Amino acid sequence: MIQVTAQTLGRHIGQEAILEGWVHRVRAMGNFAFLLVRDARGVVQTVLEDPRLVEGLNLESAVRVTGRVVGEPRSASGAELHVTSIEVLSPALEPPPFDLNKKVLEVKLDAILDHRSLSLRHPKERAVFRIEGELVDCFRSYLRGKGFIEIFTSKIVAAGTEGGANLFPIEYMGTRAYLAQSPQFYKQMMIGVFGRVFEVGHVYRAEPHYTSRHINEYLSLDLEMGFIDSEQDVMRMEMGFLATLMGRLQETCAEEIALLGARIPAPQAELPQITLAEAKEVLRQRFGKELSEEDDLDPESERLLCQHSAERLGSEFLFVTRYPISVRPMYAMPDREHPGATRSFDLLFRGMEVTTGGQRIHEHAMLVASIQSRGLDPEDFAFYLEPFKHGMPPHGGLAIGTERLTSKLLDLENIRQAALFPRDIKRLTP
RNA sequence: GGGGUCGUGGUGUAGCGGUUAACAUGCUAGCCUGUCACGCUGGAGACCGCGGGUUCGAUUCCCGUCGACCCCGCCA
Repeated sequence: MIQVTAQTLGRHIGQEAILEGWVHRVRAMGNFAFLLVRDARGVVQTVLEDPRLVEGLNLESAVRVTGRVVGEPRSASGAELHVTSIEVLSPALEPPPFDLNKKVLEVKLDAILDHRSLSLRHPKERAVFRIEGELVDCFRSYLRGKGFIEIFTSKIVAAGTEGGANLFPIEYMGTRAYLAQSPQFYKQMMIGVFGRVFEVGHVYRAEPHYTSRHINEYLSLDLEMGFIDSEQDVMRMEMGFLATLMGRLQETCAEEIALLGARIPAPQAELPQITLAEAKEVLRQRFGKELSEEDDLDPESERLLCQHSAERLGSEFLFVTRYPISVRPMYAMPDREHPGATRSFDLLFRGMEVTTGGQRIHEHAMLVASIQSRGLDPEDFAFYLEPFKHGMPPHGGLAIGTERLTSKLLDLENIRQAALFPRDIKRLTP
């Protein structure tokens, strides 16, 4: 007796098989019945000659079904399981709060999130996370292939990386600590050890956002690389990753992509880039939108620039570079050739900022001066500054917002749909 | 933090100053031998978010409150 899944069923025609999963739907036809069993990745149609086998069988019960795999042209998948016995491993005690076996889960986001463990059973809901998992796995494998070491830094920290009040304070052994808003300092410090590092981990922002693109805990894909010539090296690394990712998703997640109707961009070796000043010129000339010199891009501008990029520059991605010192954190490397600017960039995708990165300051004296220029005390950053006195190479890095990238890739309306159990201003459970 | 829209059976919606509060789906009883959004005939299920006000009468109008979603500020 072999074990089959929705994926492997068609390869076992003529064999006796076991199928395990959940009761997705029952269609009783009179003298026989169809039982649709959903497993980890698909739905299998099984046929029961004796409809009494499904009596008392509730939707979502966990079952083990035994039978013979039969090639069947009348079945949409070409193969089905002719059942001889059904074992209920764990019965559903009550109906699910919404219809999990409809093509689309027509439920408000709030109810979807309130019953997250059940809404995720819907094929379209869970497809998001298979793709997101693949995305993260690709990030890891791509960077390992480029000589990066995966690190795991503490999420309990003594102070923030960028000052500010957007930190979650926590009680720590009688003193005050915070949840990390970024692994920034640690990944930079590890440049002096490994040269190239990356981290996949949650970060925490205590900002009281109330938008469709912010959550207070998100998965940050961070990388930091040493011995670079400029921020362009970091951008090239991201381009390489994204090109690899797009190709790989098409290979490994074709079913999920089709199910969601997602448009995955074609892999591109090179992505367009414009400076912030050029971006503002585009907004002015093409869209009649005026932004002052010190303004950062607002959400509408990000959408317009992405429209511009898709229509005129041949990509749904767009790097925006050369942000002014005033809007970047103290560790951002000033651009000597363009006074007042930093060697930094954002990556926009389908109207949203999905990455921030840049070259960092690696000279101790410059870093101390930068800290002081922000009214901060270098003494408070002693642990961070130490390696900078001991041969810190030129380096840079970036951070990708996983849920943002996923939600844009899949055209999700709200970032929460790309978070398994999202944490926002109001939601702490489930 | 500011602005907007919205709270009606489990879910998703309709509706109206006086209704047996409607429809779909789900649940349930029964019928049906190839469905794949199966179909058909019945049944149960809603004090219309909560509090107050206007009114002979409020689910409907007004105020407050709580909650949700969207936009903005800021960010990934």
